[in-house]
Amino acid sequence: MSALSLAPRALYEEVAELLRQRIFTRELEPGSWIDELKIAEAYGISRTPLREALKVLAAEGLVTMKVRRGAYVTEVSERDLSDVYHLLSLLESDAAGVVAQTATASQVRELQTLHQELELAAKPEKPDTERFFEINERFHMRLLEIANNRWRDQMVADLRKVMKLNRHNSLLKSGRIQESLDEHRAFMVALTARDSALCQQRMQEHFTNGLQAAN
Amino acid sequence: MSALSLAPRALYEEVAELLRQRIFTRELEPGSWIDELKIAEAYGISRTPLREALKVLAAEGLVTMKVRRGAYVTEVSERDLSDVYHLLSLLESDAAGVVAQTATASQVRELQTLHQELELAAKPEKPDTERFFEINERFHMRLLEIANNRWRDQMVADLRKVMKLNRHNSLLKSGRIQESLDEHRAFMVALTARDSALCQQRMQEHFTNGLQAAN
DNA sequence: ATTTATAATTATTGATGCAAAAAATTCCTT
DNA sequence: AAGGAATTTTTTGCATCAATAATTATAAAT
Repeated sequence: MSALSLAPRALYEEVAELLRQRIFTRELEPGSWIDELKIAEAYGISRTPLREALKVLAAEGLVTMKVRRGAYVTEVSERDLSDVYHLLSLLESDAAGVVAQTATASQVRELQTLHQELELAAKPEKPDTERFFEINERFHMRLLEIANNRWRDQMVADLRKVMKLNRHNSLLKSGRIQESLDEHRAFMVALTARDSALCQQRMQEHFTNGLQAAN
Repeated sequence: MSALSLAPRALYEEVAELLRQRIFTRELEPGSWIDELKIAEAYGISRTPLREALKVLAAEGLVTMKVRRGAYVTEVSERDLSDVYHLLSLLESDAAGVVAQTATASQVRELQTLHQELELAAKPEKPDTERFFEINERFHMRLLEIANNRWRDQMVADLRKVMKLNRHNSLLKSGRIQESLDEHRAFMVALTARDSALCQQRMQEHFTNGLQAAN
């Protein structure tokens, strides 16, 4: 993500991040019990920072605490997944609308540049799927940053973490690159025209199509 | 809140709730440092469950943890407040739209009953402001329940807690009861007609008006 | 007199230990 | 042999203790 952080994180934060990774890689399976003693021993730490890390993950929705029964990796049903996706769509579409209204000219240019890179990575003669995914991610991140609402950013980040609990987690299927690019183009047209409602609608469609492709 | 809970909560949960109350009553002021030692002593508990409670509150956004400097009550700027309100509006409006599409007939009747009580409490000859506030709260809660998305419920709950950090926190001003009631009526018309887009729009207006009244 | 460095005090962070509660296993009774 | 009760084991939850980092105050030097 970013370069070296000058602010050293607390141990419980480090542990939380390690656990997140193990959860996302399904090394810790959804529904399974998290053995505090075993993990503390494996990481060579005490249970105190580990328990604090688990509280953080519980707030993010990645683990579920049961009274007197410890922590379990959250199981997400198809229903949960659809609910979370609905909210992601809602939040990012709204962000798109906000950006159309409030972005500076240079911010719009930034998004246009990213879109150009997207076009390049998706060239039919030599498509670079890996790169397309990466730029696409950057585009959505940058859009949220420009929308400039830290509370929304936090919520989107948490919701994305929950999405990652699922095996079929990618918001973008590799078979859908051309369609996705088309939708991006349509969005950029609306953004260049500074049409907020249309931006919102186009982003909404982009998400809706993504969901249908996931089935 | 509720009567005795059959599921005994862990101490850190109890402490988190106590701290929430002290924060909402501004006994703990925004920006102020939270003295772990003092509070642990005052509550007659050790610092371990207290620190776990603080992690929970940090995840809710009520307190901010600074590395090696402990916990501070979150300061919300006017900007934050407006951002959070924007999201609450977005989420509840969307919920309203969902309800119009998915609610059962009996659920719609439930909301109609609540609305009738709202009309009663707002009778111009003898308005019961206290009761109006209470029913209004119940109405919005029930709407969210019917929309039936636990992830949204969690987000709305957290956002409302952040709103309560502010002095002028009420989402409903006492001078706006008649206007509020009118907006509720308009919403009920749209709901009865099962017009999802209109429901969404009406709820959005309801919130927008509420924000303008807050200035 | 002002600034810098060092020391001391204060507070957070992490580890260890203990008690209570729940789960599992074993033993006894029918 | 099967079911239930009691005991044992496992694990959470809370408290106490130790160590690390930061801030403040004091003293010395320029």
